[in-house]
Amino acid sequence: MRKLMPVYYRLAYDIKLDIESGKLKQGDMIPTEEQLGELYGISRMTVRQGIALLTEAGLIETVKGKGSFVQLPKLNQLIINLRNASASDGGPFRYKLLSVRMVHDNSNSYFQQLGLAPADKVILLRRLLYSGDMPSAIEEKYMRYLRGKPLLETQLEYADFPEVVAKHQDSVPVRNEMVVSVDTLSPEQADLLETEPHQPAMVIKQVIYSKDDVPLGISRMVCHKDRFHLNATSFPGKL
Amino acid sequence: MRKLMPVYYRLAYDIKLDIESGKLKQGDMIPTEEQLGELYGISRMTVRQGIALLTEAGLIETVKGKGSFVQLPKLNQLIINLRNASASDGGPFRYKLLSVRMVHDNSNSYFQQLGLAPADKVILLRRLLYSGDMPSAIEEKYMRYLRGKPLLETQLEYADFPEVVAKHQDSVPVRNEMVVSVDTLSPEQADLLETEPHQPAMVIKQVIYSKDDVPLGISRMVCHKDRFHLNATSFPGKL
DNA sequence: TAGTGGTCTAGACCACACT
DNA sequence: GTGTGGTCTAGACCACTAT
Repeated sequence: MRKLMPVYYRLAYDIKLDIESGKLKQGDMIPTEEQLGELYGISRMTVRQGIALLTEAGLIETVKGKGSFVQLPKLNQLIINLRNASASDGGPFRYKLLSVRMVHDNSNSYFQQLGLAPADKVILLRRLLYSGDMPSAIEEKYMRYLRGKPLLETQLEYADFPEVVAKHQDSVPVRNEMVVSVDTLSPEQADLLETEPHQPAMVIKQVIYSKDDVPLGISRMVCHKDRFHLNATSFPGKL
Repeated sequence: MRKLMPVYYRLAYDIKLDIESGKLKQGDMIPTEEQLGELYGISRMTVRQGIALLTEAGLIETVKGKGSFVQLPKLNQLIINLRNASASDGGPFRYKLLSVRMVHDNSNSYFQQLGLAPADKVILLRRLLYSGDMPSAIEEKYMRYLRGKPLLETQLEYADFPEVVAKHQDSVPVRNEMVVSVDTLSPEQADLLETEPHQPAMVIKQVIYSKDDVPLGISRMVCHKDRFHLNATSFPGKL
């Protein structure tokens, strides 16, 4: 192994290998910080830096007054990266802006979810996502309308949802909640996706909140069954 | 604010508030470690502990030789927690074991994905997930068969997929990859889910790997359109 | 050359868990 | 009480960035 690694990193890596090889099993206690310090000839603060890496990676759990214990990686926690959202062929998407318009229909369900007063207005932004020549998904974004916060064409066409919200809203977006479900295509949706009505479709809804839990924007994507899928993976860990 | 917090935590929290209130904007440099040390009357190592919290939370990015800079939370990275996989009514699932059997049909696509020799055997485990009185999803798990690693009834019925794999395989499972797609129900699947054939369904496929990238197990869930959805949220952060 | 973060030391005192 | 991890100090030297 390369000698350029800091000592604490090396320590963490060694223990990681012991866990992955099965030498250290789930629930086993790793040596105490003092013991590890002697073993590697380093001070306790440096040992703790290594321990921190393992804790971050989810490979150990430390309990005050008791010790640090091996836990297997949490394979039930998966990360979705929407930035490289995945066409079925793996390629990137092209975007086509369909429309940008103002809405003030307070019977609209998104209008209500954004918690707006009847006088308020909502911006509705619609895009089509292409993979190759075929349309893969319809994307609709709803945001509170703010005066003096123009939306640039380039943002409309290329930016992703959290970025558009960050640029257009005063409050800082701090949380995104997503729900994935399944539905069938309406005739209009099927038309846009160049397919038949009543086909199955994946529906991805996102709501972005400020620190005060005020919903700043809502996004809804309707995805063609054969041209879109979601990928997720468990934590990679930096060791 | 409570006085029980360690100083480094307080420091990180203060900066977090500045970011969320907009006082510190994306790209801004936060004070240097030395400055923060003087400001709080603490040593540099303690400052660095606070900085580490902010880095973990994804609120800042530190660059050697330059400084630490504010970045807004990555709202495109979402975490799915499959453990509390979500019935549409939000409630927990009950499980019903359908069958456990040995397969050695090497034309089976899962058999091939597990990278097995023709002589090898595969365990196929099928469960039904209920929310309330209605079946929500069909779950099929494929694993390499290992002699001398019995599967306990309780595991079969209650454990989730990564746990079953961890218990039954010799290698330590270290990675889980998931793909979510959409399909229609076969007549048999519709029968099990007590609904009509050709209905849309969400399909969740998981593959669990060892450290050598050997696939240890494959899981495929076919979920009823109205009785199942996936939830995900951006990183909560521990501040 | 000056300023910044990255690594590391050799201590200290505290809070918590066990017995 | 002993053993453990949690917090914190007051330094040191290094590597990288900028000017």
